[in-house]
Amino acid sequence: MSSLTRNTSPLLRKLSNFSPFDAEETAAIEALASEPAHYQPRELVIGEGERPQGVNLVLSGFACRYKALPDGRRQILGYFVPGDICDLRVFILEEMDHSIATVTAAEVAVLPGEEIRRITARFPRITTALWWATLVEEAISREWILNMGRRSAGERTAHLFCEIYHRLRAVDLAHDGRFMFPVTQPELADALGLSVVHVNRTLQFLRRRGLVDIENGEISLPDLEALEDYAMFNVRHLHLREQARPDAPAPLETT
Amino acid sequence: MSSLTRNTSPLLRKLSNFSPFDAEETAAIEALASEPAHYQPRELVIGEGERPQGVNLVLSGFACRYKALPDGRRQILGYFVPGDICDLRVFILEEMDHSIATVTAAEVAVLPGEEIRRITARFPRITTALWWATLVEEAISREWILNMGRRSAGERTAHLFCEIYHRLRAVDLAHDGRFMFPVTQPELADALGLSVVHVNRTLQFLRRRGLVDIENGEISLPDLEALEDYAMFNVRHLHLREQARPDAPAPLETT
DNA sequence: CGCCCACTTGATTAATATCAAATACTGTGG
DNA sequence: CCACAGTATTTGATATTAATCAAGTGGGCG
Repeated sequence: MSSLTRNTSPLLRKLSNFSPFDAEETAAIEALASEPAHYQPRELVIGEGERPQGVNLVLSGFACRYKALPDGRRQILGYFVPGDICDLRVFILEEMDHSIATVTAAEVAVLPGEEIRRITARFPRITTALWWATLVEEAISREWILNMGRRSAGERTAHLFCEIYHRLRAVDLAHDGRFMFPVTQPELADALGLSVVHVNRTLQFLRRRGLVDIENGEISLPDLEALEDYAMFNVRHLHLREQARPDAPAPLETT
Repeated sequence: MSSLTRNTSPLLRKLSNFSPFDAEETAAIEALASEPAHYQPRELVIGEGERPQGVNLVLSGFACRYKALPDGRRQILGYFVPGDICDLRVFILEEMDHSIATVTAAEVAVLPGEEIRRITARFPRITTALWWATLVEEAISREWILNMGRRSAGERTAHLFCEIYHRLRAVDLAHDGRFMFPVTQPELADALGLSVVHVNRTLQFLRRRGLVDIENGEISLPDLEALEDYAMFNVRHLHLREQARPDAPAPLETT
């Protein structure tokens, strides 16, 4: 385990994109990340129909929500990156209407509802930041609907890479148009609502245009501006405040 | 049906699908619906980029969220029916990342953030019910992603009608497979991510199969079970508890 | 070695968009 | 009341996008 990434919890890094925190708040946020469970790649975290236990917080690695139709068609509904919380209030519902699974090896902390209640009762600023994170996730879902409904395969693929890049950058896991995101083409197909064959051809198209390069699980976006332009990507839907973030401050390595 | 339901606010009827309320809570919920603004069909309620002022509550008529791409393509992201709240916490964000507009003539109450804060501070059960409503809306968004990504034009169209039917039924605005929903085909196209021509043909296909009939803004679903089957619609994603329905189990406890 | 995947390519088919045009319907001004 | 303009609905023809089918390559791993 890299001690560097564990020093600051990705949740804290993420929420800092909304507001600054004092020492006590910082400690409270970091305390949430205790005792993570370790998952293998493609392991189920919680399945559709199950009763939600607590709130899942991704500390490292990638996970996703997905839903399957009775005939086997599958759709990924969104990705979780380190620092993401899977449904702050989900324990209100009696059962999950979709599944959550890891994409890569991942560490996921499960926060009991009680702990959420305790921290929100005590720290209004943290509460607001958690709501902000929820609102951003909803905004991302909406963007996915626009993606699937009105963007072409190429635009849609490009848009996904832009989204992941900016989200990872917000937790210091992407720099200079590059980030680790070891996703397979069959998975991309399920995320983009395309067939595997068409994903393959779309990636070739983007590569030929010099917009995207994928090597050993690392995605490079050599000309981010051109890519965002092509995808009609608008970073404002992520509602980052960019308060102190020229380009990547710290010395961090992923696990 | 009863004069009782006719008098109550659609918000109360909707939230009653989650939990029962005592007299004081009932009064508090109904008080929210004061002083609605009256909108014409297709009128903008709030536009992308604007700063949210308060929380919009739809009392009558239909509205929708939508988003447009720079080149003019448009996608409807979801519908609001009477009783729906447009973003409980939206005032946390500095600007809207999408627009909200009416579909039909509508009454919309604007609740200042302060009023939400007051009611949630005082009535925990109402607070939980409002969170529930938010979670259901997120679940609907996810279902839309699945819709656009993995359902065919026919299935997608059928699924939308099932969704609206069940949501309207939860506020007593649909009965016996019929409901008023005066939506045009160009609008349906923007909601379903299809071209107008294809929507037209898809509707003809559903009509020929005896699954859907549309007349003067009233939609009939003559064989709901067959339609749900065809659309692979699963009502559980709406998380209704059916507590006051004839053949339904008793309401569950709220924590 | 032998599988199981992921990745890739080519050929074909199916789904859906686009283009064009005719027919209704709705509200408005005269 | 009519004429008109602007939409909405419908149909046919064609083009484009993406899915499906089929097959081969290559890597990782028991």
